[in-house]
Amino acid sequence: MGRSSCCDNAGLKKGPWTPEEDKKLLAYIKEHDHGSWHSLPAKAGLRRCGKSCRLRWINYLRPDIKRGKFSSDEEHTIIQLHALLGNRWSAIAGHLPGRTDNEIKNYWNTHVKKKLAKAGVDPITHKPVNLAFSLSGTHHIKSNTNLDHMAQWESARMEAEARLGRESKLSTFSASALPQVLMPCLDAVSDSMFSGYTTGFVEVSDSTEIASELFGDPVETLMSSASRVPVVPDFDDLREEGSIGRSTESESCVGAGEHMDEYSNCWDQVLDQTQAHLSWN
DNA sequence: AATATATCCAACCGCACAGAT
DNA sequence: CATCTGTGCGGTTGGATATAT
Repeated sequence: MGRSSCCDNAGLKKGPWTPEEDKKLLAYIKEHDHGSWHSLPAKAGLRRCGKSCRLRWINYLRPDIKRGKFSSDEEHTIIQLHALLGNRWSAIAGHLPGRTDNEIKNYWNTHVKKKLAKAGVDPITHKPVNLAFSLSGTHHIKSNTNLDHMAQWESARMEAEARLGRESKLSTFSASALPQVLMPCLDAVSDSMFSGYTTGFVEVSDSTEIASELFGDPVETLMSSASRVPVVPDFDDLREEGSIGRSTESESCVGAGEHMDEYSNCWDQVLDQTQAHLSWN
């Protein structure tokens, strides 16, 4: 289609935000919620494009943003989730409360990559560099297959979350909606997941074992981070904040309200099964 | 003290996708 | 079905700051 950048319009400001602009944006969102980002700048009296406002809010002004250095625990989580999900920064950020995808991406590129390289681990494949070269072709392929399975599984999980969110919006909180919507997704996920394990996944390659010893268990990380930070934010909190109805997939799930515990339990069960079928250590 | 180089990170850019028309 | 619009995501850039020479 080839449309021009939204910031190309004459008169729109680019570059660093001033404290005054921040104030205007904050004040507007506090009073009206952001609504349509496209129309927000005009309403808020900002000479910025909507995209720029959205980015500023998400990465800097949002009240729940955690500032400061990443803890070793967070770093550990990032490494494991990156092994699982690759460069899907928003998905990784979903498991780290108060951290933005941009922040995690920056941290990865400036710190973690170097650390891994220094430790002799390829930051892309998460395999020890020396072993990656010495392994036979068969092992190499199996290892990649392992990661592929994990990524596929996570994709399926996220799709299920998104689907649940969409369905629950339509279901007007019907008490029976959640299991009906969710379980077919889970069945599909479980089937594809465990069929994968019985073929290639159970035979964990040497390199994967070593990487696992170095950086822990990605599935465990997913589980523990999920327990620390519910994938679905607390319904009552969001209602009080007035943030219900925003557009992110996980937040859209809040429509199911009181069924979220049940929803989380379903995922916990799947994750438990996953854990039971894996022998990472 | 002056300059060069490295590092960090906020912000921009372009693309893809979903929903609306 | 095609097109348009708004949003979100990941990759990249460039200015500010820190460190080395």
